[in-house]
Amino acid sequence: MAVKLNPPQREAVSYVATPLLVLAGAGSGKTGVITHKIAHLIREVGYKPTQIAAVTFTNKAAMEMRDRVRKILPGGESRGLQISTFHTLGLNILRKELKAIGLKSNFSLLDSTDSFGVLADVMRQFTGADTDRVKQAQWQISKWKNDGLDPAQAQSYAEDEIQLVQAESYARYERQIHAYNAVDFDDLIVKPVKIFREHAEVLERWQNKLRYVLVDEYQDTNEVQYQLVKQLVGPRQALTVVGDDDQSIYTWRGARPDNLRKLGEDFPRLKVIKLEQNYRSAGNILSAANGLIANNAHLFEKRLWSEMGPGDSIRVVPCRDEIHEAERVVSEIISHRYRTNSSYTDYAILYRGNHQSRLFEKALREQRVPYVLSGGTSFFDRAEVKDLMAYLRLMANVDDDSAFLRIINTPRREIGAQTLEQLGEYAKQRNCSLLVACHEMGLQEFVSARTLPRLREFALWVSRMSERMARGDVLSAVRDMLHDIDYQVWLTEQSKDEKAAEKRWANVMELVGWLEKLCEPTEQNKDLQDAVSHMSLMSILERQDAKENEDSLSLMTLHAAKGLEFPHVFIIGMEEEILPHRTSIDEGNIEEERRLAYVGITRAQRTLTLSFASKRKRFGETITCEPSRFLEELPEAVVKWETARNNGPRSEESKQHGQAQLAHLRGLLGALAK
DNA sequence: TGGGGTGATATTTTT
DNA sequence: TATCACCCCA
Repeated sequence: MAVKLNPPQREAVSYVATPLLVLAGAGSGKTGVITHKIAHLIREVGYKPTQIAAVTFTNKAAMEMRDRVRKILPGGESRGLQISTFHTLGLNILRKELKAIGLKSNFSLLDSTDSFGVLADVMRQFTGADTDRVKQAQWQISKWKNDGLDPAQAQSYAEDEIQLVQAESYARYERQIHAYNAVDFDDLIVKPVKIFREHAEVLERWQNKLRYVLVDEYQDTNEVQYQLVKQLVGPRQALTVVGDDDQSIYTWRGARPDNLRKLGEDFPRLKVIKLEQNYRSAGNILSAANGLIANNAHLFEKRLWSEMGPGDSIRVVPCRDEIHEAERVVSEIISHRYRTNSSYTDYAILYRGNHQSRLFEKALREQRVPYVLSGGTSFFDRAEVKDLMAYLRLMANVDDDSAFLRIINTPRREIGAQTLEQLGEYAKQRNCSLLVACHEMGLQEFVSARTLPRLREFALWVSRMSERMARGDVLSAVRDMLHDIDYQVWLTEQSKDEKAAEKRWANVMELVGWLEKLCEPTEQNKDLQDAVSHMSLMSILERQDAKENEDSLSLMTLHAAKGLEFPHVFIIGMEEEILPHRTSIDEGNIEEERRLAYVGITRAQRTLTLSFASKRKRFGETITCEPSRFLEELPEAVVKWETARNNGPRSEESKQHGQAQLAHLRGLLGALAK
C-alpha cells in the first residue's frame, strides 16, 4: 500500500461522525485504512486501545492487522487493543458471561470433527447415520445456527421430511453437547448473541467496554455475526465496516452480502466512502476485472482505476486436453521464470476445485518445480494433534465425553466397545459423564470385573492430572502426561516409518510449544481451559509460512487465494461447467462464480494467464469442453488469445527433445549466472 | 484390528 | 478414472 494515503483513504480514516461503510475494491489498500484508522482513533480521537475492537474472519488477517498496527503505534501504545476473529471475540465474551446460559466455566470447544462425532452418535439413536447423511445434517445445522435459528425455529421452517429429521437431530445434538458442557464453533457467535438478547445489563456492560467497532471483509458476515455487531455497536453507533460486494464468494456457507445493503437501513446516518484506486494490478488486468464484473448487478457502482501502465495483455491459452494444459502451463512458468529472472514465489496457479491440482502437481514434480499446495489437511486434523487436544480437553473438562471416547483407547488400554457401551448405559442412568461414572461404585454392576480396574485406573490418572493442571502447573503436567501414556512410543508403532513418526512427534511438540506460549504469564494469564479453546481457534498458517523459505510456487483454489497477491497468476480450467461450476449453472447462481473469477483476476499484479482445455476426461469418459463464458466477457482490447500451437499429442521423441533443450537452456543460464 | 477388496461417487471452507 | 468409505475376513 502507498505509504501516503490518498484522499478517500484519508477521509475513511478520519471520519468518525456517523457509522461508516468503506467500499474497498480489490487492492485498494483497505488493511492500511483499517490500521491507520485504529491509530487515528487512539491518537487523535482519544479512545483507549481497550475500547476498540477490530474483527476479521481469519487468524491470518488478524495477525497481519496486529503487525501493521504495531508498526504505526510502536511501543505500548496499542496495548490492550482487541484485534481478533469473530470467533475469538465470541469466545472471549462467552468465557466471561457463560453463567447466563448455564455453561460451567470449564466448557469445551468442539471442532467440526468432534461435533461430527457427537452428531453421528445422536443420529444413530433414532435415524440413519451414514457419513453422508450426518455430513449433510451437520452442514444444515451449521446453516441454521448461522441464520440465527434455534432447533424449534428450524423445525418450523423445515421444508421437507429430510429437514425435519435434521431439525430433530439439531435439537438432540444441542442437548447432547450441553450435557458435555461443550460448545461448537458456530456457538461462539450464536451464544453471545443469545446472551446479549436476553440480558440487557450484560450487553450494556459490553457496549460500554467496546466503544468503537471495526469489521473487515464485511461482505462475508452471516446473519448472526451481523446481529452480534449490531448488538455491540448499540446506540453509540461507533462503527466502521470495510467490504466489497464484488468479492463475496462465501454465500454458499451462509455469508450475506446483503448485509451491506441492510447497513443503510439499520444505520440511516450511514456514510459511504469508496476506495477505487488500485495499487496492485497493471492496467490491462484491471480492465479485464472491471469488464467482467460489469456483468453483475450492483448495489454500489464502483470502478477500479490505476496509475500504473497497462502492462502485458491478458493471455488466453487454449489447450488440447487437461494433461496438455498442465504441461503447457508448467513449462511456460519455467521458461518465463528464466526469462524474467523471477522466483517461483512470484507465481500462483489458481483453480476452482481442489481435484484440479492433481495433474499440476504431477507436472510440477516431473519438472522439479517446488510448490506449496494450500488447503491440504490442516494441522488440527492430524490424528496426533487431535489426540493431544482431546487429552487436554478432558483434563480441562471432565464432562467432555467426546474427548473421553477419543482417548480412552489411545494408546491402547484394552477397553473395548462393549465396555464402553456398558459404561455409557450406566452414565446415562446416573445422568453423569463417562469419566465421573468410572469413579462410581455402582459401575461394577454394569462392567465386567476384568475391565473395571482399567477404567478406574484411567479415571484416577485423569483426575490427578487434571488437578495438577488446574493448580497452574500446566506445562510440566503435560510433559508428564505424555510420558505416562508413552505417547511417543505409541506414535512410532502407529507410523509407517521412522520419519513419519518423527514428524508426528514434532507436531506434538509444536502443540506443546504453543501451549507454553499461551500459558506464559504475560498480558492475560490464561488457564488451561482458556489455552485449549484458543488453540482450537488458531490456524497453522503461521507455521506454514515460517517453513516456507524455499522458493516455491503456489497452488490453491480461487477461494483460498482471496486476500493474496502474486506478480504472475495463472487461472486454469476456464471452462463452462468448471468456472462457472456446473451446479451453479443449474442453480442459476452465475454471479457468485463471476465474483470468484473476479477475485482470481484481481490477485494478479503484473501478468495474468487464463487457460482452458477443449477436451477433458471426466469420470472415465472424455468430454468436449466449452470455453468459459467469462472469457467472452473480458474486454477484447486487453486479451490476447494464443493459438493452439504446440498442442498436438506430443510424441515421446519430441518430449525428450524438449527436455534436452530445456537442460541445455538451464546449463546456459547457470553459466551466465556465474 | 488392520488390510484388502468392492462399490458408490465425484464444489468452493474458515473458525 | 481415481478416490474414499465401508465391509468382511484373517
